Amino acid sequence: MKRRAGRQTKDADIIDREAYEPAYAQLAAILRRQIAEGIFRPGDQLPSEAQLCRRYVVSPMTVRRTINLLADQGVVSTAQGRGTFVRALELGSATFNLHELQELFTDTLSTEIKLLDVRIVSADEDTACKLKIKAGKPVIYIRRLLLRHKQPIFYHRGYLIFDPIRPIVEAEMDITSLQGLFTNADRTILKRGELTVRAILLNEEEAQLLHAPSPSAAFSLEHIFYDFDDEPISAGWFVCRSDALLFRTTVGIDET
Amino acid sequence: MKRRAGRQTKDADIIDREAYEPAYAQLAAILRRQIAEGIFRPGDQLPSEAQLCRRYVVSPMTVRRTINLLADQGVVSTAQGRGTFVRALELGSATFNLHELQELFTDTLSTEIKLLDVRIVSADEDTACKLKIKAGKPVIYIRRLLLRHKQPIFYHRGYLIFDPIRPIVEAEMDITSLQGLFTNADRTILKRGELTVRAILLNEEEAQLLHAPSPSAAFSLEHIFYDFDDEPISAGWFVCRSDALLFRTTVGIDET
DNA sequence: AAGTGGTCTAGACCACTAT
DNA sequence: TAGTGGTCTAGACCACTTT
Repeated sequence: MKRRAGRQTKDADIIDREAYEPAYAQLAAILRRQIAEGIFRPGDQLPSEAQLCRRYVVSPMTVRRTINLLADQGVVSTAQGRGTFVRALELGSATFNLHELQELFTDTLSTEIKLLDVRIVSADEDTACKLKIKAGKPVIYIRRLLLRHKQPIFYHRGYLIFDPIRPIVEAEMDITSLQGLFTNADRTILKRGELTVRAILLNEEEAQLLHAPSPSAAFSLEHIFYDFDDEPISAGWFVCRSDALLFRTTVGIDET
Repeated sequence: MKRRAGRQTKDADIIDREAYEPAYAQLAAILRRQIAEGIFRPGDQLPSEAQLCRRYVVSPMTVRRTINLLADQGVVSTAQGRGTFVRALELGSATFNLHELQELFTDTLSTEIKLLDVRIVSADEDTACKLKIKAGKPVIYIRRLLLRHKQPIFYHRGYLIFDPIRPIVEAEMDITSLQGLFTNADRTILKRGELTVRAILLNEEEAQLLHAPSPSAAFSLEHIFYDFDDEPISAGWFVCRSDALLFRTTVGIDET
């Protein structure tokens, strides 16, 4: 409201204290834009923190927070005693996430999960190793298919520790358990998981289940989950049609 | 040195002001460990910031920074007016990066790049669209092969804007340009890039170049790079043998 | 010695949520 | 109203780099 005041420099380069957006975020946006516009180029040194304090009339802590933010985002890098510098675009710092995959599960209207198989089997070498048990010991074997708009997207094959004391089969069998992995249901059991993404060829069984031609490529998302005693609880694979999943990201200064 | 003092609680739960590690990081490590040990479980509320200040004898700003750190890492979530809570493991928040891929390029001893082809061609529909030019216009077409220990790993196919004024062919042709994309050489030209990872089937040509059986699966890393005027500069694909690249990450509380 | 980033304090005020 | 997280200040001190 009472905007439109102060020094007659570029208006956008002033921090609005009445704004909803906090000062450190506004300053970060200003510096980002200046970098995006080429005012500061990769390798250039940014104004020192003291200068930024004076220029934008904020305290050192606020500037510090802005710089930390930009450094976290990979936009700048700092060197104690030397200064803060604009980083060049770096492919290696690109990151991908599984949020799109998560959306598959949260959209319960168009998504359904078909249970193909649950039974107790003897652990083979591979699973025994992953679950830290002896080969041949009983484990729970689950096979599930995830459909979206009646079309198969995902095939999930998993092995669970067989614990007669606390059978988690019921809990793991239905949709909820899969959804729970992606949303934050109150599963207080799992502490951490190890994930591995590979590009694989579908085998005959998988191709048939996913209604995919053979041969065809797919993503394999292998997972091992551990409880709070660091004991493995489950291990398995999500196999996803390659036309149903891709990973997208941007790297560098993204002002879009 | 002069450690070993103060209140006789658990020694590890005291912040060491002489330590190299800053206070906010020490406090973060303490809380992480308590969560990992199950003292605080997913869904539990952490002590309030004021309580943490008193308990660990640090200022509010320091506690704040610790909580921000843990929130960034996905360990806790905060709700203004309610409190700070331990987050349950969530698959969707998992992130993968390309650092392993970057290492392929930085290790110049065992890595070499073979130039297969450079020539000027007419842009097809797809590339013209990506490079925002008219179809049929001349573009530079480059094909390269990356070898590690004499074994083919990567196949790179790329299209570059043809600019008679500033021919970047020489710069883009050799190893350096590829390395530069992954390390931070001083390429002040590129502002941002869009990346897409897919699982694909190798075609005959690719399989042959990569010494891979046919059919076989592979990762395709599509990229489009833009300059500081937001004009596309290059577009292309890295095609990588599936046995030479995988993405690994952990999710949840990782205390290893 | 001067300038830089990095950490930390001891308060203040605000916005939000619960009771 | 009391308690919570969220922001911000105006300094202080330290470690490091450059000149």
